[in-house]
Amino acid sequence: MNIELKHLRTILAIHKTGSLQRATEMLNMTQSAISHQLRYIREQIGVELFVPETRPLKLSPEGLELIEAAERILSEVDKLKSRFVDLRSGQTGRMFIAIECHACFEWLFPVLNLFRDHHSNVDVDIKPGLAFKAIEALQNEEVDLVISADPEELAGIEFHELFTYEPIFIASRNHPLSKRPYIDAEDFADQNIITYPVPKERLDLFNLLLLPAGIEPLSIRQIELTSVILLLVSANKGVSVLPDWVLQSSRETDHLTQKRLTKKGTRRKLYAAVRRRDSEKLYIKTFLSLSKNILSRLST
Amino acid sequence: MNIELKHLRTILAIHKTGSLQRATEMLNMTQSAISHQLRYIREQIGVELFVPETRPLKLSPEGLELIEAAERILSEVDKLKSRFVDLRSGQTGRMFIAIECHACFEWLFPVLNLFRDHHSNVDVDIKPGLAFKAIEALQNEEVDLVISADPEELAGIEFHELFTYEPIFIASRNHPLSKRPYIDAEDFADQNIITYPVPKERLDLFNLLLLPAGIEPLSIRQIELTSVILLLVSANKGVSVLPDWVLQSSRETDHLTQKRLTKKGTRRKLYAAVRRRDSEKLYIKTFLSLSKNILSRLST
DNA sequence: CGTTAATATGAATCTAATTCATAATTCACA
DNA sequence: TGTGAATTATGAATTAGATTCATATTAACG
Repeated sequence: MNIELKHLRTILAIHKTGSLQRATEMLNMTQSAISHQLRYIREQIGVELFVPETRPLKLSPEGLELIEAAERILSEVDKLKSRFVDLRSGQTGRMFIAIECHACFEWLFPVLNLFRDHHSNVDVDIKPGLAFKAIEALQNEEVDLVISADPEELAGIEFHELFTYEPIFIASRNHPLSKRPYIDAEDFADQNIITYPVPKERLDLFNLLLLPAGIEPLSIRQIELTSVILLLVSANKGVSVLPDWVLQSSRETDHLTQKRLTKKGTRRKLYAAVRRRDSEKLYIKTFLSLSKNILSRLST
Repeated sequence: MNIELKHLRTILAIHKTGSLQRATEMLNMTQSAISHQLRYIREQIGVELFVPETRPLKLSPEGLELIEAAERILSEVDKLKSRFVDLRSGQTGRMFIAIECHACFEWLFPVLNLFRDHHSNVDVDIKPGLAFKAIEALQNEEVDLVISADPEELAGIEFHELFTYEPIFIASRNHPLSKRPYIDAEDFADQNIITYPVPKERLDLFNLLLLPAGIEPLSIRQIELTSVILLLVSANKGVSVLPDWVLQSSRETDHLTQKRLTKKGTRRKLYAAVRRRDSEKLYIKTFLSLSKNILSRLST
């Protein structure tokens, strides 16, 4: 027995209009086509659906059952369709985020709070634990957006620039280096450094300064929470380097000095990577635009 | 956007087998056909369903949603199909009964009680109030079975003989006619007759005797319930003619005499009319066979 | 009854699905 | 990182099946 949605629609149209003739308008087919289809359906299900030789057409009890089921099924299918229309247009969808940059939580949460106002029916989540394989996870569709500082050329992946920031050296007010106008790579050789718990290559300080200069600090201590890092630096347990926006938005910077790295200062850019296919989605665009503006919002 | 069940089945097969190649077995199509279909589906819904370039094929989040919906929809369709398989084979269905013969309740209820043991999922009902138009209602499918004593030749309708019965004259023990060996048409000329509330033509007494002989009784009193008729006859308020099975199965016949109509007695047959299309249905056959045997059950 | 409107049917046509043959990819394993 | 095996994609040819056209048949209504 082979039934297709097309057939359910035909039956429904015949029933609603009460005749094959009038059903032609609803279905945009000739009366003949409808008649042929009706015969086919009758053969398939092997049960008379309409009381024969009555006009206007009347449903048999079996036909009535079919209609009821058809309405249920078709409405389910319509729901499915409009769901996909929404998905396609970016009214709704999934936005799982991976962040390679640990400090980014500081601005990401505010962004997501704003985001939720625009797209409450987008399923947002932050996927931790795949910091290194983030871009791979993006290609796999395990994740839909990656915050990264290292854009690559990859098929099907687009990197969108979000904003530029400056990694800033921080130390306690009474730390020896607090007298300097700026900090250079060599200055770290005898320092205890406090950082996020990620590999060196993914820390701005090492990336920009220490690795190129071939300098190893005295020690490295890894701390998860930004506020704890600030606390330890204030207590002179070590020095650190954090993005400027962290320091701007934090209320725990009173006992700290902030210095540039190198005389001219250093710059880095943050990017959001998405699959090219997703980049036209409304909610992705919203996220990008909110992210680009978040720093000005944070500093006020 | 045009989606057919076929497409849902294809997607499901691809997902379940993990590759187009293996889906060929499930769908009995070539890999090429499946590939073409998959492309068509992608075009229709405009959303990537599988993560490209992965093997075994992995669903995208949107694909997962589609699969879930597809499973719901297809299982609904399967339910519908097996429902119709049942309907066709007569495992289930509707049996609305119209009775032209008023006394028939007496044997019909016991039949239906037995019937229910065999076919608990057949929707049984007795439709009153269309006594005269019963056969018409059968053609209209308002009703599925008619109990009738007057078979006709009608397209699409079959009359099945159930049993033969004898209309019997009853009167009070001390009624003058109780001395007679049998009763003739003329005997009714000065009698008060008690009958069911139906037109004369549909009463055995008139049909068989009085109308052919052109005899009018003194009066006719119409009573709904068989037991009330028996009561009134016992109380000598009039005489009546009832089918023999009514008298056999009744416990209220003590004060009555029973006489044949005419010397040789009269005979009538009862029929069950069904639409030819329905006559192969299991539950219809069960009903007919139970009805044919009900009289022997009642008399024991 | 005859007239009108609706449905059914058969053959012709046209559309779209499937297959065939083959190219392009991807995978696994050396 | 090639290389062969397996898988998927693609284009053209074929086939199946759906739709139309023309017309016969059947009901509906005065």
